[in-house]
Amino acid sequence: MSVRTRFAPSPTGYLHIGGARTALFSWLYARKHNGKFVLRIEDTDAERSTDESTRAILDGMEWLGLKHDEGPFYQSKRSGIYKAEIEKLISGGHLYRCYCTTEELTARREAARIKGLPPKYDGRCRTRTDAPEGVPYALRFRVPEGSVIFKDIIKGSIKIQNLEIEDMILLRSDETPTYNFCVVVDDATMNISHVIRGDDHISNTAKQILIYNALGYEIPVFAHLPMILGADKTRLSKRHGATSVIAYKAQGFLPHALVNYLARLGWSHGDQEIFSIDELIELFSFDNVGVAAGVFSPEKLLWLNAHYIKESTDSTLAPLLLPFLAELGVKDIKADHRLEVIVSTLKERAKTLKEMAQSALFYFLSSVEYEEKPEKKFLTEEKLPVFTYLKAELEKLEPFNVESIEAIFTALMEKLDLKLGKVAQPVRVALTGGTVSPGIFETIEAMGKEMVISRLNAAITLIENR
RNA sequence: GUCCCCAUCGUCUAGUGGCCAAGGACACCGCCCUUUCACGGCGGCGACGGGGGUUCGACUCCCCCUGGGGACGCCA
Repeated sequence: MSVRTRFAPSPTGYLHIGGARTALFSWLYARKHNGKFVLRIEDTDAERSTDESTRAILDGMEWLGLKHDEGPFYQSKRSGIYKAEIEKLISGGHLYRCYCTTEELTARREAARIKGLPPKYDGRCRTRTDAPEGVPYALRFRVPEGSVIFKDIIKGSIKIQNLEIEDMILLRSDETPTYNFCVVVDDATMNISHVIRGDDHISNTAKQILIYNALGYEIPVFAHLPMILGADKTRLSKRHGATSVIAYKAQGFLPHALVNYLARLGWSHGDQEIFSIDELIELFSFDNVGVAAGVFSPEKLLWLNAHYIKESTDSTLAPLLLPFLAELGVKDIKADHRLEVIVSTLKERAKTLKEMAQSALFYFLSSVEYEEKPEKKFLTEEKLPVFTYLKAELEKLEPFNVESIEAIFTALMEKLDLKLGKVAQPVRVALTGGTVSPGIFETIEAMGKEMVISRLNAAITLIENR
């Protein structure tokens, strides 16, 4: 049997972390077994589904590199198929008309809950034989006696008594089909071999198996992934910070970092932490997927992101940094030949691209903005000789690189009998405005002769006019 | 409330009855490197929820308790 997996989000919001991991595992499994990965948009709820959400989900998937082989299929465009299957169920005697209104149902459910009774449908229309004219009705599934037992490749065998399952509505009174029914019809007709989803769907799986049976479909393999929780161990939600995949992109994360993180949240391969995409495909197996829910750790994601930034080449990083610089007001610098060198000075110390842009800002400002304390401490009259010497020497320096710059400093230190620490820090302040930057020689090289000279001049002028 | 799932360091996890006085990673704390900040290196802190079994032997198997999570819609 060929492997066919699917990711079936409902377009009622962005692609979130949990959905992304489900998509990732489904994608990995399909890739690993040379199967197909199908994307299906579950938009049967016309009220809540939006095109923007669909777009956002597609964008998120693309950014993560999770390409689908088939689709996207839209449930809203498959009503003909659902209709035919509903007819089959009707003739098989599996459905009955329910004339209860939403209001009545909600009220009864509440009442049951208060009394401590199971808040499920009481089945009052089950045996109804009349057919009132002009009264809207929904079609409910007649749950048979017995129990559902299914094997989950992650959790093992799961058994649920049919008594626990209510007669669910498959066709609304407006004649649109509902989720549990559509999923079954779609997974069956799309020949999905492995249904991979969050374990919050386990109770749905029992309902769906009943429908599979009623329709005579073959039952697929189920894999219910454990939930992803927030730091407080409750289901991950907005309260826990960013949950949208695209928000991570906006914060300067690399897709590979997020993929690697998500893969290791719930799955493992011995002690290995770093995985290339190809390794993930090669090594992925449900045998190594954990059964317990896991807490999402932004710190570890950050660590992985820093790792992948360090691993990236300057030329791949440079263009990725542009939008983050633009956000800080630095625009039209595509042609700045210094960009890659600048990236090389920063990538050892940035955890995100956003942070890197922030640290790179001083390279692009037309004039330095000194921080108050460093300015007072380091831009002093006593340091004037250092600045004037460097200005004179660097101005005529050729080639202008780390080695030649270091040589100038060595000579300066000898001449003035100063240690590097006494020289580097004042220069750093003069050039960057602050006390934190990459190595001073690297910084000077990356900044470029022109800007270095003008900033030394600015410092000299400032001191002399004080 | 009912049903389902789950339970190793703060967190992600390795561990599939003896290899475990429980290993790795993130975080945290030291030290080293060092022109600042980082990176890096070295070291430290730190866990099998409790109780019963089974067994020559349980982190590993079974049961109970406790604790957590999830599901109970004409949402998906």
